[in-house]
Amino acid sequence: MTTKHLRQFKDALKQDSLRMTSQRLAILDDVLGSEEHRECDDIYLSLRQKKVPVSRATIYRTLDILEKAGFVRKMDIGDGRFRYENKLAQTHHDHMICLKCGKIIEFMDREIERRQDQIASDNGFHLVKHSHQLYGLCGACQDLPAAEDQSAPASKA
Amino acid sequence: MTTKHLRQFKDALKQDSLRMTSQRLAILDDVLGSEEHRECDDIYLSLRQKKVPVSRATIYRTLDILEKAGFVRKMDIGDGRFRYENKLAQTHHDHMICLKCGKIIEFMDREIERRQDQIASDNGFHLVKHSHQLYGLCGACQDLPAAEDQSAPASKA
DNA sequence: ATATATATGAGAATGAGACTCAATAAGGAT
DNA sequence: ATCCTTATTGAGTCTCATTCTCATATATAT
Ligand SMILES: [Mn+2]
Ligand SMILES: [Mn+2]
Ligand SMILES: [Zn+2]
Ligand SMILES: [Zn+2]
Repeated sequence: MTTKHLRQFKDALKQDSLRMTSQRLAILDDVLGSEEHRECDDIYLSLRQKKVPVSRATIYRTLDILEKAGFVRKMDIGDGRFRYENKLAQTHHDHMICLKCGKIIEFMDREIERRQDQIASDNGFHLVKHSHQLYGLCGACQDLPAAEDQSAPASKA
Repeated sequence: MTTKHLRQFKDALKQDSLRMTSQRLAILDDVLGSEEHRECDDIYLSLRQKKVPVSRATIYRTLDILEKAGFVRKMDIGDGRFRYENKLAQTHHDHMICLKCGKIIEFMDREIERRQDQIASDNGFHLVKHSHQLYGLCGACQDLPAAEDQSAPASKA
């Protein structure tokens, strides 16, 4: 985590009369140190391993703050648990998810983005965000005859 | 509900050694009689009003059957409750949802659909389905100064 | 250092949806 | 029409991610 990001976080907190705490700092640091799509418990376990005393409630609360401040992106891949990803490390993209092994491939298509804006505009909507996921079977999982899963599959649409 | 749809349902049931019951028939009829995006409880209340004795468990179970048989589409608009829509009445489309009043506008863009296929293909994925929602403020809700909600807003991405 | 508002965490609450299992009902066979 | 096997139903229980409660702890302004 850079000094710039720290300053940015402190400013965001002050903006809302929120206080800097060791937990919030540790959560920000942990989140910025990963490029994965992690759920609350991934972050919780990572912090505990680092001997950071923190509760799930605080992680959820802090992730909300980080989302509002633009540090993380909260995403619903349809399996009932939210995933959070470092938003500073990457530009905007959407996700393609393997229904069998959970593998995630990121994609970005300027034309799709453009058309989303157009559709909103055509309908008088002020677009705030979008959620776009492609679900299927990755190359590896297509080959397996009728084999076992490796990870948490996404089951909902 | 047409005789054709009834036949289609009976066939689908027989295919899986499932039986026709008054509840299943009532649920199919109710679902085919609406073009809205309804959650389990909407259907539950609609059926109770018609004096159909049915439980939520049966509605969930039957909607799963109807989804597999292609009668309904199950969709996750990100607020924690699934919506179900009559799939026979419409061709494929995706949804734009007002974050304030819950209004849903349907859209379909051939180019977006085409590009989704291309992205999957480029990455060796066998595409099974996609989930694509645009979130924002509808025209009416943009005008309201800072007013009250009307319906259940979608809060998650 | 004090005052005061905010933050934390343990545990309880929430809520959609899935599951259990005893009682009920379909429907093929006769 | 009746039997018999197997599927279905529903009341209630359970799950599990996330949110809430509230007493205690801590950050920050002065
Ligand atoms: Mn990503
Ligand atoms: Mn629709
Ligand atoms: Zn896979
Ligand atoms: Zn609206």
